[in-house]
Amino acid sequence: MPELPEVETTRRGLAPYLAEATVTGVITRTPRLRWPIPENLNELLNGQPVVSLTRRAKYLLLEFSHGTLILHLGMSGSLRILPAGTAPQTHDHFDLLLDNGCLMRLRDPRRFGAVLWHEGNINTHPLLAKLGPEPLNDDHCGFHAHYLYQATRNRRVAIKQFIMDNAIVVGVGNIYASEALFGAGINPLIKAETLSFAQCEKLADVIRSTLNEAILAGGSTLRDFVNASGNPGYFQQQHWVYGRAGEPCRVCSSPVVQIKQGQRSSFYCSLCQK
DNA sequence: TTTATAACCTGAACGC
DNA sequence: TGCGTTCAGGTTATAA
Repeated sequence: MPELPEVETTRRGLAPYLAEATVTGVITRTPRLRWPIPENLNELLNGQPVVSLTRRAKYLLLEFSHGTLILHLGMSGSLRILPAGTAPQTHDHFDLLLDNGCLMRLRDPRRFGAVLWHEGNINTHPLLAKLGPEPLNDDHCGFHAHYLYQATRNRRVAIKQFIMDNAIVVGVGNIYASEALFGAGINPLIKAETLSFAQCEKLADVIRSTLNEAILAGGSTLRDFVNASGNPGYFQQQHWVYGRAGEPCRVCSSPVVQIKQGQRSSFYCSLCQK
């Protein structure tokens, strides 16, 4: 389920249960996810208090005084807070036991997710070192029109694949890439370098607002992280084009087109997006 | 350096 | 009912 809004919604749902909690154990049922889960996690974490839970791109970072537990949900992962002793089900690969009567459980049918350990500056980890700016950070050196305009120069790849490149900007997944390009009125097939400054301005703006709105929608279901039903706000959202092939565009009624770009589906309106 | 493709893995939906 | 095919929200590794 996770695009960036879902990961951020997960973080906000988990944070109250992890803050001021101390780890009392680690259970690894399936050691092989995207990469092997470190074998010595129990020794590393047992008795350690959680310092903070933050997010970088789609990585959740559970910080301890001596290192960071890196969590990634892949394509199908979810994290939930459950009462201690809750029986695991299929695909429940990893538990973090806490001293407050709860456990944090990772379920991931496709096993594209990750549980990793890193000591030292987290930004030097190979998976995080080359990430581009956060789209939602409000700082001047982050993701803004000037940055996007410069980054697109001499890049001939299609703009949709370009904005999904984590080295350019993090957190834009397949759904929100299509949605943001619709919002900006930009055809997903055009080469990145052909965007005008005004188009970059619009696109950067729409990426931010699209993700923000999705986080707000996801936030309404935070309680789902406490019980076992888990039903992120994601499914409740109305998409402009994603998943609507052949249906009428919500603006001009012309049928939404579905194509393949880099082996991923893209959806767009050929009239609204030039 | 940039771009394109294959790979990791399981399950749901669909057509025959 | 059963089998084969296709598709799915991510990301890295490898090849061209």
